[in-house]
Amino acid sequence: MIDAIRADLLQWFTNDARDLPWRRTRDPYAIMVAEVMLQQTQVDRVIPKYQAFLAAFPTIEALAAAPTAEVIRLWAGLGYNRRAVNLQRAAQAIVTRHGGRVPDSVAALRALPGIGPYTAGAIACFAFEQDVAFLDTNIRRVVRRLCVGPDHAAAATEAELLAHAEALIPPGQGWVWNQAIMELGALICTATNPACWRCPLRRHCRAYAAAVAADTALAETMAAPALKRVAEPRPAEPFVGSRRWYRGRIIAALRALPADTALPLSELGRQVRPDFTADHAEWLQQLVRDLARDGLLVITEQGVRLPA
DNA sequence: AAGGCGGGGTG
DNA sequence: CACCCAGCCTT
Repeated sequence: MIDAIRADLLQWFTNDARDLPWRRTRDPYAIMVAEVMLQQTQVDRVIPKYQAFLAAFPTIEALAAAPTAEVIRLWAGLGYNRRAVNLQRAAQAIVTRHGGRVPDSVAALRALPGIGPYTAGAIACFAFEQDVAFLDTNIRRVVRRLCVGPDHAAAATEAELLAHAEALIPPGQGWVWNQAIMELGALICTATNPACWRCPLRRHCRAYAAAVAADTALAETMAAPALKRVAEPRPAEPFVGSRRWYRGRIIAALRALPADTALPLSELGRQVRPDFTADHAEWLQQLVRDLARDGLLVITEQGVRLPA
């Protein structure tokens, strides 16, 4: 039973997997860069940034020693800029505390800044080929549908899903298995409109069986109920004009500056919002203070700039 | 347990 | 417009 699941998925992966750059290496540093970039960011957007980043910082020592401003510049377009700062801090911690070798234990990885449960497991598996289970949005969704049931009926805890994920791993093949199950979630078992008709695990899948039994449209049973939350939906804030949006604009303005050039706050204010007046000074100060606390900029006499 | 954190692509 | 995306950290 479980052997058939494993065989069917691995067969599919062999035939249909995408050729992604981080699947062609076991360099732990490169894997770490890829996995951090892939946090909440789609594969297609990461690929070019990953290549450029490794070209600029080919080794963990190079990243650790680089000006933080350069790291933040190379991060442009990826979003969640704190990841860039944390990635460099992780590299520095590895150089100073682990002799420049990316640790291979989940616990040691987990202690690094910006490395959470998913990323620690992914590095242990994809760089060091350990049979460790972890959940990302893809694996979580596939495991839930496969082992638990349709999205609307899935009252499974994180620990239960993790146990399922672990039980599925073919011993000695954790690397390819975790790649394969993530790939299935990305290409077939998608959040909305899963392509069950071409899913290699269709005949093993609880959610699929439930859909067939109910004789309903697959996409309807699988995904639609999950979208209609029982909870009251938060008032959707427009992204443009939000605090997050202005933070991004500030960092973008500083990225465009020549190295070691500081931007006076008044000038920064005019660049990030056309209607900037003295009344906005307090608001801008607060944003800048918070960005400084995140390590994304420094405040000087002359104004603000990216960290050296 | 909940919110904040970018930005771009898609239906 | 809404939702989604190889999550993590702080409160």
